[in-house]
Amino acid sequence: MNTDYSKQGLKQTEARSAVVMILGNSNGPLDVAGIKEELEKLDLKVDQATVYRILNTFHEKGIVKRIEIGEGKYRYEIEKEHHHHLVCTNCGKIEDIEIDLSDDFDREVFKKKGFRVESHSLEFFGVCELCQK
Amino acid sequence: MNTDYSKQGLKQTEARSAVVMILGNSNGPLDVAGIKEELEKLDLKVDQATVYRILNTFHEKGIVKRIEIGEGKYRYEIEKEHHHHLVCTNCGKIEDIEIDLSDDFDREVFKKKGFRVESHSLEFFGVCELCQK
DNA sequence: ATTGTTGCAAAAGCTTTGCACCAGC
DNA sequence: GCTGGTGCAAAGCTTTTGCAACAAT
Repeated sequence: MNTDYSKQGLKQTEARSAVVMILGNSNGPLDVAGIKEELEKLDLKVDQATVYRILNTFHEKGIVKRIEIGEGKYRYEIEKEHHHHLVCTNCGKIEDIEIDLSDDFDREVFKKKGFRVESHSLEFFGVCELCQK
Repeated sequence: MNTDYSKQGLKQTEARSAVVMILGNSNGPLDVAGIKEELEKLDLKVDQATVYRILNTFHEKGIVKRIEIGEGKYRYEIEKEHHHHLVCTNCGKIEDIEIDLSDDFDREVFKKKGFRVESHSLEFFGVCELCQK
């Protein structure tokens, strides 16, 4: 769980380590309220402004990824191997899925529109396995 | 520009017709501020609460689609043939693109996770043709 | 006449900011 | 000691809500 802070010009603080750990142990992307809850479970009192600042800093440095799934707010997750999300419209669960959007798509986009793709986000909405029963 | 309101139990009002027309004539998804600007150009004074209520109603009825592209707010567009978006990280322009995410992806998701896909959203981020020059 | 729609004003939810103080390096 | 991080309180922005008046069917 050692994010090389110094390389990025960042200082290591209790709050930052905790946020990295919390996101690392979560099985889905967390919103700020969720992160604050976990911090409280660890008996860490961290101001909301600080949480937002930590997340913004981490986002700029590429340590966390910011995602939106139609809730009108952000969720955050550790930046890891690129993946996509399955959002259950029944229970709200968010699962990761690793499927490969091949480079063919980027090439197709470039060919059709002259647009140079640098990244993408892909979310699936539907019904998770449990909610189908 | 005739959305069959009555079938949906909706009443036809000036504000609603204007919103449909504005979104129909826009070349990219608009946020609420943008819609209000267009309404003002038409000399229509429509309260922001009303704009939000119109958009929410239209969204529920499947008349408009709500999208998020990492801005912390919603944008709206007329629900038409399914397509995706190219978001230029330099100038902010949002283009539509029609590429086909084949059903193979839905099948792959179901096979891997038992998740029944109903819809998806896919956005590409990168540099548009003009901004490359 | 009924029912849905709007305006107004207030509030709610998420996120940011200014500033003084404090901690990591 | 310097630089950057934090807490606190206030504000900013987007979106929602209650209620009374109004308009469409």
